[in-house]
Amino acid sequence: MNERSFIFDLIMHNKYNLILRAAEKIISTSGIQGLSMQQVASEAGVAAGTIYRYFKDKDELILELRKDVLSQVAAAILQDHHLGTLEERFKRIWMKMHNYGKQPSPTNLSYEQYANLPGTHTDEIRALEMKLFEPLHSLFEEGLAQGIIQPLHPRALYAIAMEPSMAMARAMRRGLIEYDEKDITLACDLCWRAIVIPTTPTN
Amino acid sequence: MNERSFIFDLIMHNKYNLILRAAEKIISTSGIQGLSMQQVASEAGVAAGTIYRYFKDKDELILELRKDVLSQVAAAILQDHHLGTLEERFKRIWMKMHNYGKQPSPTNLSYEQYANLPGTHTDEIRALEMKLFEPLHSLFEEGLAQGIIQPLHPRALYAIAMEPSMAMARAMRRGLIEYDEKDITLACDLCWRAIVIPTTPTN
Amino acid sequence: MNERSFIFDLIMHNKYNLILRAAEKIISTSGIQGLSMQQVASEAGVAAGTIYRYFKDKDELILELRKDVLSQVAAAILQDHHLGTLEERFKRIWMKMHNYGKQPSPTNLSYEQYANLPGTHTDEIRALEMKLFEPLHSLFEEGLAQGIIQPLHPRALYAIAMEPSMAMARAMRRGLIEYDEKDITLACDLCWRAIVIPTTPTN
Amino acid sequence: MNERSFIFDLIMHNKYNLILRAAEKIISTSGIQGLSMQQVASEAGVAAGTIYRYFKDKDELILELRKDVLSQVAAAILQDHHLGTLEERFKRIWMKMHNYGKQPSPTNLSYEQYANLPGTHTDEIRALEMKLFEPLHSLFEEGLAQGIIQPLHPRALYAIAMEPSMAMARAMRRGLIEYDEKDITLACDLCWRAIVIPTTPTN
DNA sequence: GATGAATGAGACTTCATTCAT
DNA sequence: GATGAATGAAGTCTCATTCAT
Repeated sequence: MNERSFIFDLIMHNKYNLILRAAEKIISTSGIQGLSMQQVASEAGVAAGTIYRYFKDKDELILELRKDVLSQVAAAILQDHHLGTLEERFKRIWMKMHNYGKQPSPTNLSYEQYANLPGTHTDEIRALEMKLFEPLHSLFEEGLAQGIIQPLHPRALYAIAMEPSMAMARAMRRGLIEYDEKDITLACDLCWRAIVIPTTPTN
Repeated sequence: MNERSFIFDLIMHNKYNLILRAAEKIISTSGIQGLSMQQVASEAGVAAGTIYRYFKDKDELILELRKDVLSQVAAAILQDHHLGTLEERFKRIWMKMHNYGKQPSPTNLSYEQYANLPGTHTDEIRALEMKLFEPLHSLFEEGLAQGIIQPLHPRALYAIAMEPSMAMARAMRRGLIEYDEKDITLACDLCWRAIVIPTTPTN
Repeated sequence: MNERSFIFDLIMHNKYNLILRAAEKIISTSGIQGLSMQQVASEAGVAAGTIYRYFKDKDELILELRKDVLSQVAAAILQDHHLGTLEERFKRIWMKMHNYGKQPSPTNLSYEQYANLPGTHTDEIRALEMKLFEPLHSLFEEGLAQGIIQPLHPRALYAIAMEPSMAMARAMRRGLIEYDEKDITLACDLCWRAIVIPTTPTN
Repeated sequence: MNERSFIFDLIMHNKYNLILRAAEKIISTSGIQGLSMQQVASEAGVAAGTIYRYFKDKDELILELRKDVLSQVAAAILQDHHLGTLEERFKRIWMKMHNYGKQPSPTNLSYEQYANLPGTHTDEIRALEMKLFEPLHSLFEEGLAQGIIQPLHPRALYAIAMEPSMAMARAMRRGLIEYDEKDITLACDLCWRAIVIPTTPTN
């Protein structure tokens, strides 16, 4: 943190982030369709032309926001991901993902906008996703190596054990249902048990 | 009702459907943002003004398409939903959902566009969803009544046991992964066991 | 009135008039800008295409309506115009014009729409106006011939003595003011005296 | 405030006015129905989108133009309205109104378009009208207070004594008639005498 | 004659982007 | 670097008119 990077941060990066946060807020409110550059400008408190100093065009702004949001989500979910046993690590991530997904924060709301947009699953995004969620991937790999996890590709394991966390969070956020603490704990546990190879003979 | 009026009827009804199918195709290709009325018109082979004979405005077109697509998906997934034991019924739906979700058909691709759009979860859509997927709801309710399913709200059971089916299908469709028959069967079985109360005491 | 003209009237002319009355009503409500052919059709209870059997195009419909309305207004105002002395005749027309102009009837309201439209003061309209309001013209001519009316062109006399009648009616209709019987009578009398040459020497 | 910023200001303000003048010109030529935003833009020498920087939409443009035109007309008519006796003041206004109304200027021609449009007599316009033409109102009020004007509401006095001025101007402008100086002077005098209470007993 | 579905030109308006200041 | 006025292409929607039935 020398003086140059401090000023750089303050002046240059500040404006860059101001714009990103403004875009995020608008997307979370009006959806990606409702994002206009003038709106972003006024929300960010800069002139419309200024945006083009930091982003080539609207597509780039959206792409950069997407990467930014992805990083935030990953950081929030994977915080302390390495502490404890495999089960503890899994459940911590599951719960953090759930708690994060419940919030109607701009970041979270804008995150979901990208999910099913066509033509947005570029290699760049995929590579970033891969990198950011590597700890989750490792978690499954470790379990597989230890022979305690069902023999499936990590992506399948993710689908089976993690998607429910987000799906339930979404339903709560949208007011479709109210879960209490106990329900969530049970759901989390069921998800874990779903991918774990039973130690005692069952069925 | 002579044959002529029958054909007329078909053509008539076709125009409404022609427009719906054209919109569906465009959405599946360029996304909802990329949907312009001119495009729909030319894809459907009608004049722009003609669309407005069948739909009040763009919003109504999208709403009607959404309802139409939802109905198609429900019909495809819930076909023969009532045959067999609870487990057979569950697994049939799971597999149909998976197989449907894998296809890059316009209907399926446009279906996913709606999921996370803000301001589109109207009461009307929710009511229709409720009605269309009632068999799935019943399935869980029956299981709960028989005491063989984990004591959770059907929506949570859906999240835990069904969302993985779609998530895996999505990943395959997007070329992120290739599952073989065996993987899918295992995943399906794990999902079923995840929500079933084990009969013999385990861990 | 033979049977042919009766049927002709009933079938052919009825539809013609139906359309005219529908257009009149719409114009009186939404103004000339708000007149669409589909609206006229549905108000008249005929198909859009039918209008084109009776009128070449929209312009002709408006022109014919204008002529029709002009005739109605003239007929209403000039009823019994020939009875009584010059003063009685003048005052009767003045009062009828005033009373007619006060009404918010479709005919009256649509009449006023035409007044200041550019490009609508064609020779045809002028000739019709001339013909319809000829009795009013004659009234002034007679007065001039008798030497009891100020030596001005009838059109000037009309402007001075008759326009106030319409202007006051308009103001009442628009709710700008409420006149009582006495005010109107006085105004009518002042208008008459304005164009009459005083018999006794005044200032 | 150097000269440069002064010129800038002029140009700036000019753009708003440029658009207003362009709209005025088109309305005077093709009528309010013939007013398209594209036309206004090209007449004003700006891009279509530019209009929307100055006016929210077409309605606002028309409303602002209307207010602008009303102000111009009032200013032209009421210039020096306070000089001289009551009669001189009245006759000056009458003549100015007449002379103004005769001109086929864009302002004057567009002014008349508004008169009988439905739904355009909003409170805002009425209040402005009231304010702008207050001197005329005062003129009548003074006459009434002095007991030399017929006991009628100022609006009625306006209708009787002023409308003829405009009506005659309109007829001249439209080429319906040619008045000479003498006719106009007589008409003006007759209008004045029409609302004045005769000092010597007549008929 | 009558219908009304279909057409497509053209209206209004938005908005990504540029550029002179 | 920053501004924001200006641009103009492109979008949504209306409506006069036609024509097969």
